[in-house]
Amino acid sequence: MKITLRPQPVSTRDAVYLQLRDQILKLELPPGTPLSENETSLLFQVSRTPVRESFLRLAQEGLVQVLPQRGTFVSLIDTELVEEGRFMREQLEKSVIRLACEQFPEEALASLELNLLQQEASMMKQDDKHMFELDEAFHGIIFEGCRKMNTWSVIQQMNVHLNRSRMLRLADDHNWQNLFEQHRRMAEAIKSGEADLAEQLMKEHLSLNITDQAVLKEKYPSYYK
Amino acid sequence: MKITLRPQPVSTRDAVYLQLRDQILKLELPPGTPLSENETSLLFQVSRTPVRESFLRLAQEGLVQVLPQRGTFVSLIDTELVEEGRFMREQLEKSVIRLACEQFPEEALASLELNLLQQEASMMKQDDKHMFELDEAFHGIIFEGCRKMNTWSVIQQMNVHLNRSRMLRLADDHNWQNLFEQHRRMAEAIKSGEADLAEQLMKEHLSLNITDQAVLKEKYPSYYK
DNA sequence: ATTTTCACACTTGTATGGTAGTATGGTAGT
DNA sequence: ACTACCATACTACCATACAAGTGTGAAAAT
Repeated sequence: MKITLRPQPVSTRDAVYLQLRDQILKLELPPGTPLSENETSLLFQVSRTPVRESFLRLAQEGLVQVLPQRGTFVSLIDTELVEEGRFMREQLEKSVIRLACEQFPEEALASLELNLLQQEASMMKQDDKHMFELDEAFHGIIFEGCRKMNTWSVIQQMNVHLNRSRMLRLADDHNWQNLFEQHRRMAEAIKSGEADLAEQLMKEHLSLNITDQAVLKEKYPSYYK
Repeated sequence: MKITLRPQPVSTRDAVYLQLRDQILKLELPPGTPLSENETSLLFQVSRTPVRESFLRLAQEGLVQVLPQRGTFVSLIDTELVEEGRFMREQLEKSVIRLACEQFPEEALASLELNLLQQEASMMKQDDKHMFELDEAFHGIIFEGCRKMNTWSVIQQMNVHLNRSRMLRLADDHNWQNLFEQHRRMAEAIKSGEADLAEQLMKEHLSLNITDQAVLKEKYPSYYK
């Protein structure tokens, strides 16, 4: 008896959605850019339906704004949304790392340490892209160990706005060495169950991401609300 | 010069969405119920398009599950999702009420006190529905005073799952008197800036909402995942 | 009696035509 | 020169037709 796994064939709708989302996050479609169902459907060589449904999804996530009978536009960056996204992430990650200090599965701890080794390797190779993924994964492992994967999903969802803002800075001012060191110390704190220390480390870690919104807003006024 | 405010005329899509959402949350459409685009469009006397778009939105919010070429079903209640929703709300509300203790606008404090008066009146009249709305509003005012409205939106979004679970209990075991008392004490703590006390009150207040999932799951096994 | 096959009645996914509302640029009237 | 008007070319919204995958039950084969 063979269980036939149904591999979700990426639908046209999802393909269009992912493509648009990617372009918006990379600022290839800058804030304010008008999008048109017709135009986009011609560009992707598909009908208007999947395009339209992609727009609706993007609108729900706040990445585009749909004005009935007027047009659809890439959303301007909302500073409040960015700051609150950071705020929520900080509060939730601080709470979760406290949980991790109280109870954390052995295999998750092993995953963390493996991840740290990979981070070191990627730093050597100056593989920024991979380093970024490992950073995300590190935090994800902590949530997974605390059985809070849905919380992690929510955080990632909220952070698309923050990420778009981050993209405005030239990407390479990431101080990976510093981030790695913080990761390492957080893992140790979890291992030894030092909740207060862990929370403090996480707080500092996440505040590194605070980009000076005011500066960016002045530099790219047309991108901001 | 008159600014012509454009009152978003409720689109067909939104009308269908709101109606379905309401029915799902009230368990008039119990978890597991099959929904059909065709059937629903006939029921609402509209075409498949707005119905389909409503389904997509509901799917994104986790209220329905769409299986391509097979069907669309009202989502089973996910215990993990419910518990994590409660967890996130607790963490965020605790942090925000701390903020409120440090800095809270005068007019927001006035709104809180007006709200408390209205709560008392509603309790007298045993107006449960209004009391529920005032409860929501009370928390909303705190977020508004801290300029964290987006955070509040996220919480409300996450809590649809918790609310569906809550709906399973007979609605009238709400101990409004107790809730009111907690609200009153929280408002006082904000006024006097007692952050630790406020946080503790909020924690207790929200833990009242912890329904014993296991019991409900046993009583309504077909509703749960 | 049991198994296999297959037509058919569903499902959602995609394409397309028509409708109503909106922005714009040219034109006629002042 | 300036304003009011209006044709026109957009827009998103909705309705409908077609395509493609899935499950079911009856009929045929074993």
